[in-house]
Amino acid sequence: MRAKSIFRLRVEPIDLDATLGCGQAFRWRRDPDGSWTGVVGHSILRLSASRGGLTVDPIAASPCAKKDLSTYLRVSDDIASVQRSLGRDGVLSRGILQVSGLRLVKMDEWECLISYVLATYANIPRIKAMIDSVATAFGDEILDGVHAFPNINDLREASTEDLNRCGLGYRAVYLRSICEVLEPRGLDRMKRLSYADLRDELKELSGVGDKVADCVALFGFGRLEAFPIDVWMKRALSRLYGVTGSYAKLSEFARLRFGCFAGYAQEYMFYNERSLATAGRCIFSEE
DNA sequence: GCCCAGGAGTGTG
DNA sequence: CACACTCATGGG
Repeated sequence: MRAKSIFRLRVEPIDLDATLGCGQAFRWRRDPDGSWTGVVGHSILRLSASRGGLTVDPIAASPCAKKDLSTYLRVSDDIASVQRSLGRDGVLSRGILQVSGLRLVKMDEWECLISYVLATYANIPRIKAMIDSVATAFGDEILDGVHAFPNINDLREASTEDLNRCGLGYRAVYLRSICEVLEPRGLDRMKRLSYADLRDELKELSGVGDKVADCVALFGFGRLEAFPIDVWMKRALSRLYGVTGSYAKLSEFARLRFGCFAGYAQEYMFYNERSLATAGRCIFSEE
């Protein structure tokens, strides 16, 4: 830990409410003043919007906090280029301009894998609770009861009783199996794989099916062509494009329609679908 | 109490 | 390939 000093991060455009509150990342909370506090690596960071980027208050910062956050928020993504590409789609074209500050996040691969295995068949508040519970039980304490996400060895050593206290339900078995089967450098090795091979290898892990594999490919490995399809996305695809069917069919549709930035298209649509459900707002036109 | 959840695994037709 | 069923549990 270094001395705490506020720093700035140049990133534009960015909308913290959309990016951190849309349900792609689970370790953030919105403060009453509109700033967001969360855990990235071994840092606790409080982010607030300021001209040209963010002001970051490192409540507890590891030496590489700024670099970690830059990676996490995908600062080097050319959002204008993404929007130009996706904007050719008649359905997305107007809506995406209204949430141009919605950025994909790039999580640690391991944290992403476990987070999305825990996320199966649970709502977002519960997912956050499960992840907090696992971090508190098994991760390094950073400061004042806030813990880093546990690494594979932390979870391997977890006792059954401690794990059962985390309220994971049947997901605990998946978590156990993954710790047992995955080689220590297994995820590092997967970084070199093509998207198709990455998906196939991830799906060999128990608790990882089509959807979780795509989430890990997108939010963990940064494969922007991945297009995770959950119940919200099925609804969105049905309503906006009139397409229904199996995962393979919807996936093929998305790949052809959105191409190499399908992941961003997915996040815009996911954001829209949930804000539609919670606030009754639809920012996309229907064909 | 009821409904549903950023599904996966397994079995069957 | 598609579908049906089960799985354990808590937030809204």
